[in-house]
Amino acid sequence: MKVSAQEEYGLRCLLQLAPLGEGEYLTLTQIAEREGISTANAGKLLWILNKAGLVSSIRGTKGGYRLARSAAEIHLDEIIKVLDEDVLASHCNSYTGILDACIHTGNCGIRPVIVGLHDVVRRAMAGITLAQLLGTESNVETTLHQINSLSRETAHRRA
Amino acid sequence: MKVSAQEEYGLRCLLQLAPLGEGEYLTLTQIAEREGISTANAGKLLWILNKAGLVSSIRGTKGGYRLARSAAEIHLDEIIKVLDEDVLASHCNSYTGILDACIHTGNCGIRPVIVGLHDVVRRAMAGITLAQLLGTESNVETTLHQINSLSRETAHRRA
DNA sequence: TCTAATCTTGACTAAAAAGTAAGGTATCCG
DNA sequence: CGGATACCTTACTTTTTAGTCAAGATTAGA
Repeated sequence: MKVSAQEEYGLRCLLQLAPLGEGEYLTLTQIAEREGISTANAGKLLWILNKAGLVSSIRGTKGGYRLARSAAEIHLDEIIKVLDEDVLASHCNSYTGILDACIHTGNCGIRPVIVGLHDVVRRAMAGITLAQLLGTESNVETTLHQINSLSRETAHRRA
Repeated sequence: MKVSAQEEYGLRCLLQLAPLGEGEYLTLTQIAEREGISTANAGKLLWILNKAGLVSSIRGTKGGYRLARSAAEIHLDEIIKVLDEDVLASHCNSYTGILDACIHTGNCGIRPVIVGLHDVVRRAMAGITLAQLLGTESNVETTLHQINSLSRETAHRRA
């Protein structure tokens, strides 16, 4: 399993916009430089995020990008879905409902694994917001604990 | 996030070998036909699994492949690691220790997310064996419940 | 209005993953 | 021994993903 480059850098761009105050904007150049990617590449990512309603933009001099909503209202699962097919996709997208494309339809040995993992990942991501990712460096342990707790709570609720 | 084709079909191949009895073998042709992939493709996957010690093979007439160990002793996390880089890889492999390749070293906003997700996925996979995936169709719910339970138990143990 | 700064968009190029082809090697069996 | 079967290995082709380029459109301010 792999986190795609688009998911990773899209998330990084959002993370740069998250701490901005009211009326503040970052330009493509600023965002790209901080992440070490080209402005062309950053532009493509931000356009995807813009189209999906996660960021808003202003053109022209003094223009730039900002979050379309509060960082506390943007959850990780939504971000990942916007930047890629789903929080967890497979070659044989059994769980999306597109069953026709799969020759194993009706007797697929790995379907339960993929459905299960998809659920675990989705629930973990749904419990994390952009705002929670803001701190620096030392919050690795905090976030990890948070993801694990979330996983536990949701499992309890289902039981 | 995506499950690669190699991971998916490699797992499917193992799942075919899992129910074989002592001294039984499946040939490349048999495996490939059941999965709807070419023998060349199946051969590549089985070679990877063989090299990693998950399956063993016999050449010549009456030859074929079988599991190198009992299906109950092969866990999902090991399978996925063999078929791909890790249970969860990212463009910026912060969690693998290869920190130099990342310009965000020391101040990486998304590192906690990736480390956390990596842990959630690894624990879920470590709790599933090939033997548990053997049944057909109707065990989707069983496996899903199993993954969730595992997630819960492990979280408790850590707390 | 003119100009510089900035986002927008589609087409192009490069890199990685997936899949294919072909010749090599080992084993069985007559 | 010799042919048939089946795995082993490397190199190649195709497809997908990632990244780049360049021309267009919009806004602020002089």
